[in-house]
Amino acid sequence: MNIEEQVAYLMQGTEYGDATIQQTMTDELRQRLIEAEKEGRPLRVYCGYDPRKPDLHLGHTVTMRKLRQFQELGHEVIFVVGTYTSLIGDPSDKDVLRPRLSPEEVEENARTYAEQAFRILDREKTQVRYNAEWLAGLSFAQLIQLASNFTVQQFLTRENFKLRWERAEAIYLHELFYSLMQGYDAYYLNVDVQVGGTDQFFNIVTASRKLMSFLGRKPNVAVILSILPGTDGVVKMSKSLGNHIPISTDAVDMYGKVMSIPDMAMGQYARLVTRWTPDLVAAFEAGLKSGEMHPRDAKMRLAHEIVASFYGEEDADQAQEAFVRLFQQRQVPEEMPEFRLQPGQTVLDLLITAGLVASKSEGRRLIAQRGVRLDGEVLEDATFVLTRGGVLQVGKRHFLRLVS
RNA sequence: GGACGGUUACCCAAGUGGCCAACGGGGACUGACUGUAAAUCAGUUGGGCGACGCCCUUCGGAGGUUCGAAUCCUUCACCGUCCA
Repeated sequence: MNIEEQVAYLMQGTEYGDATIQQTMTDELRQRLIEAEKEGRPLRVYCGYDPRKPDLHLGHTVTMRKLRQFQELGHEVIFVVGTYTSLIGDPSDKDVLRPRLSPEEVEENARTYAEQAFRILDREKTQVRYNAEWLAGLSFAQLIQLASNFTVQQFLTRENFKLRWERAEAIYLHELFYSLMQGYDAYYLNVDVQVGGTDQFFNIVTASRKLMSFLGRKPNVAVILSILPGTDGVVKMSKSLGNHIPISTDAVDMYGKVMSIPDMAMGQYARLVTRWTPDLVAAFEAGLKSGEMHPRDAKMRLAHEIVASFYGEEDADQAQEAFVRLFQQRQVPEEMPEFRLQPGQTVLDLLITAGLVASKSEGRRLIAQRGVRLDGEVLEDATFVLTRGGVLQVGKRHFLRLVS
């Protein structure tokens, strides 16, 4: 790729909410790439992660995908685990009282976190650093010095603080320091580029850049990525909202979950969680817009690509076949878990013991809603005692092969 | 230290003595339809049952008032705003 193509590739999926900043950052990135090439050195790129949440979903991988792109272009990636910040506590989770993590727990979480991240990142080309390494040693005097670069007004004009201020909601003092710490990370690591989601806009664009300039460094280029919507297509993907696609699931499930996003969200997914280059993404979106490509086929391509990026081509092919078989041809899947029938067991008991429902009430509801079938036949009676084997279907996508 | 306000089901959020297992929205689930687990429409969303009705447990914790409380009182915990 030439420089221009690289710039387009690396800026893909970014969102600054302001055309001027977008332009500035694009220009700065181009400038850096040119410099780096001249000096024959790679760019230093970093993104920080909070090691609290142990299982990742697609939304978490957006920044990792971006880091991966930098790696592909030969740049140096630093994966920073926020060990220090997590010891202090995450201010955004203030409604939930979380136990403080011990250093051992943090280290354990950090390890599993990084392990999952390597499903996207190139292990060989990734430096993992823990920010306690440099933040723990800062003195109070240094902190005051850093803080003296900022005014309260700067923080209060930041949108989320502003909103909270107007609503008379709490704004904690230490939340303000969060930005400073992050800025110090960037300074200490001497990075050229910092990657983050739009929620990190202030931390990266305002705080880090200002702090770096103050400390005599060239401010880092901010690569700010859009937030990935969840399977509902609107709200950001999050486990607690139940609209997430975990990366620890299997290929078939991941494929299906991607297929369940609304058509509207396809563009975002294409830009944020695929390995596609800008021209591929552009072609994809153009095809959709013109109606040349069937939305269903487009989504299938998308799902295939996303699954392939985690599980490889072969598994993606299989997941796709399973999907077509089940939803387009309305046939039962080839593979399904087996379950041995117990004598005298009713459908309801079966659902419970097989773990398909959490309670009997839930099972009854499902049956009343005509959501349980045996060999294609709707079971209407919860107390029906099963005597023969067959294929039990629960809802649209849960199957069980019953053997007696 | 003081004054005032808050704590409701997965999330947000109503409800200020009975009609509340608790409005509404989001999410999730089921069905119909389809172009896919899209869109749209309809239904479900504490648990239990010999079940279109009944029982049990829920509205921060613990007590209390009352025939009866998520709703009133006391107290504890946590959170917030303001004044010192």
